[in-house]
Amino acid sequence: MPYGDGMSARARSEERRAEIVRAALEVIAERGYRGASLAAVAERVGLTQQGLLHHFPTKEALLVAVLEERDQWDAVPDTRWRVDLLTSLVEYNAMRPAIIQTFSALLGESVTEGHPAREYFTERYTRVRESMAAVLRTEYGDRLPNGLTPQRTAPLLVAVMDGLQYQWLLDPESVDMPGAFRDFLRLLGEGRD
Amino acid sequence: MPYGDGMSARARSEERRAEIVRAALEVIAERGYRGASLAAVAERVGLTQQGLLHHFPTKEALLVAVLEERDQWDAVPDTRWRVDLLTSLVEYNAMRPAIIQTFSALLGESVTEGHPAREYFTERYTRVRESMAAVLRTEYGDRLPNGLTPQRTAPLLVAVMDGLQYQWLLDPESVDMPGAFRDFLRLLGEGRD
DNA sequence: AACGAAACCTACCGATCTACAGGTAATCGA
DNA sequence: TCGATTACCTGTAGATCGGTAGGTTTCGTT
Repeated sequence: MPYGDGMSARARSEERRAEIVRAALEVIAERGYRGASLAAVAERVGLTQQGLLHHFPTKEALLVAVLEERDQWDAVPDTRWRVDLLTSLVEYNAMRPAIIQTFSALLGESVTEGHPAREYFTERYTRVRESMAAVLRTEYGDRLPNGLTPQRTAPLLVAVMDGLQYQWLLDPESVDMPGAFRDFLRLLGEGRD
Repeated sequence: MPYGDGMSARARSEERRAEIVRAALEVIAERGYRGASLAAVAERVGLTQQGLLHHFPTKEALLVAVLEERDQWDAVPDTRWRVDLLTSLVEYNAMRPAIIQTFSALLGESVTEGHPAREYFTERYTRVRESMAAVLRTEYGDRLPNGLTPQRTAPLLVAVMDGLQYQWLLDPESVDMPGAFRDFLRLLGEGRD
């Protein structure tokens, strides 16, 4: 029998990598990417820093795995999304501050020169804006207030989601993130039939 | 005659400090606060790292000076602001990517644990939200679309400004920051008389 | 002209960081 | 059962970091 459990070697290895990625998410939330040391991540899964490097050859490789995890995470339906599902997403996010903090910290860092997540976020935003435009079109057609088009509204929708996250992370008591987001959506729904 | 110029010792010292703060703004924009080394800032003003520490005893003291500079910067009128002045501000910002990048990077880092700018941003947002609520009330009274109050709209306004900055910094070609901001304001102006 | 302070500098310390090299024990496939 | 692979470990290199100690030059003041 392999090890004490019923896992194959390959499955165990992937399990280990997933553990490490989870730990990395936590540490990045706490200290950012630049502030996250491999040693801190390793310690959290009971490894030495060099042991961790066996699974991810460089720090950047670990970051890539973290970003891929996120891609997989919100690669949900896409166009099939509805606006009320966005509300649910924001409500769900409000219950998971650690994840939000990780990617808010990464987004902030990513605008600096040569940051390894910069390209990721740039492309992600392009994708998300298109996706949101599709959602808006599905929900409201082209009848948005003030002659706004879904194309032009999408950046606003994304900006509201991100911007609210920072305010909420810094002061959750003072900012009702889901409530504010619903307010914004109601603003869009005004000119509807 | 003191030195080659007509400055007093005190004025020269303040001039030097201002130089250093300017350099720090640049370096933080490029590498974030954690990634900004004192040596890099010092080099930019022709000092050694230890020479810089003569003017600012610790790295954190330098950061405080950077944040104070910003406070002074946007401690403009306040309630006297009008919505169209906000548009001008966004247009002005669109011409100064370095400054925006500095504070977007700092904001991102500030959500991490124990970051020296965390308290600053938390308090700043409280202040700015109140300020924006006052502006909205002055401009639109309480007649905002969908029964929204200025109090509840202010976080959205701030979120839009911040969120657009990230999208714009990452991909200025694809995001018309001032245009999008005007779109948002038009959304608010809809239910007006 | 003498004194004191400001504005630097060189030298250095201890900590921390990513990464490489190489060893070892456990495990798996043939 | 044996050879290879996996999953670690210790040791260490090489760089960089913020900060301290202490000297020296430059300058304003008296």
